[in-house]
Amino acid sequence: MQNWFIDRQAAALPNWLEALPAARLLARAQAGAAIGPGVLWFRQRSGEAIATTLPAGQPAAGQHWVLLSDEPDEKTVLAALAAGAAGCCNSYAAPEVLQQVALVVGNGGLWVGQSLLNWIVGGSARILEQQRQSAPADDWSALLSERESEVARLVASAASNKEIARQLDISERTVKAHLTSIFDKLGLRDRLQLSLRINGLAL
Amino acid sequence: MQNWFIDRQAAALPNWLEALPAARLLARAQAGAAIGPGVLWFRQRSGEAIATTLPAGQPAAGQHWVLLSDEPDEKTVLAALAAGAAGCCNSYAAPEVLQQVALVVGNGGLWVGQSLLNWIVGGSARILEQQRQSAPADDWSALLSERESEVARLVASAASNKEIARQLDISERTVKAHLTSIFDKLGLRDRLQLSLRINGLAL
DNA sequence: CTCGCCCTTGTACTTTGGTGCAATAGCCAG
DNA sequence: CTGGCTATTGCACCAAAGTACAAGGGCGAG
Repeated sequence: MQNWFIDRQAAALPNWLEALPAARLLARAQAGAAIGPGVLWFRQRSGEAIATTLPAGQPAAGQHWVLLSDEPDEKTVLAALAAGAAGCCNSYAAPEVLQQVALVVGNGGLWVGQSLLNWIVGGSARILEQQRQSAPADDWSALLSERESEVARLVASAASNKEIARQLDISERTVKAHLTSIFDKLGLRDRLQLSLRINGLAL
Repeated sequence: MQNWFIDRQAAALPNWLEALPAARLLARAQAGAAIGPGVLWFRQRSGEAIATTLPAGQPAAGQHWVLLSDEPDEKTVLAALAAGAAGCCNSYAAPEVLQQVALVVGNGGLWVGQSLLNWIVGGSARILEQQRQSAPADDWSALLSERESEVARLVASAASNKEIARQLDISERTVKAHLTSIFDKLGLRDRLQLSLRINGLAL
């Protein structure tokens, strides 16, 4: 598996060469045509944008991209993945780490730091949770009558009793009656708690 | 790198043995004590939950978990990652694929399908977008003073004036003063609108 | 038919929310 | 130092929210 380091100025760090002595070094300008299959390591110096570091498009068949970032963080890694990279690690990582990354990525795997993994999984889990929560958001509507649900939805969007009354063409007193019933059924204190409940935000 | 297949009934599929002839096979009941470092492949049969397939907790040091799912989908893979697995692939994957997965995971990489990668990256991009959108949720905090922001946050979580006063150790009148100022600065009518604004729900 | 639930409304009352006016005090910049 | 912003509070007042008690009519299950 051939490795290619691609840097703005075709400069290699010592740990790179120690890890992968057979790798070739290219300046960003020369990259493009001459590169065959293998792992392409792109160095992102401080302050450089992903867009200038990584080529446009996606890796060619047989190619795998890795971002070598001087200052990696979650957003950088995600952007790199989105841009087609199969991983991201610190430019100054130990040679052993680089060798492992080369092995993993070269075989089609992903390499991301543990913290990012947690972040992704946590974030995705959060998305799933939100989806799960908005499903039993029918929780409340199941407990309420048709009319009560209408009132509840209006309250949740910050309508006043007067406005609700006008909109449903009933008296303000009736709106209050519905609300009292709603609070009772859902165990809530006031319209603000109701709003949070309806909008899927735990109390 | 030792490989272990762990199935409910200690049954192996032919492609597993072809890919990793040196692997050992265990029934789920026997798993636990006898397993050393290496890659642990857990087979998830149709209808089985992740929780029953994968052990509780996280992998021991030197161990890497892979979920072999009969019917993998995005949610399954995410759940597996959240449960400590380093990857997930189809139970019936070709032997070459399994070998690659073993290599990647055994070296600390992640193995997820391309579709899931897109999903994660897309989802995370969505998260970032949400954060960016709620960054102009700094919109409100930028306009408010420190104290006002505290009050706003408390209101947004459905606290009453009395509760806020107690919590911030100021008089209820002061809370009201802050609120009036907040409404004025943000162009809002009442605490319910404030709550929606703070919680990132458009009016 | 009776019981329970829903929808409706009225009067009256308490509580909470929100504003106006005013005052004291600290901090910081011009 | 003076003006502006922030934080604090009091008193008074009005408006909105919420509750208690009561009562009418409709509708479906037993």
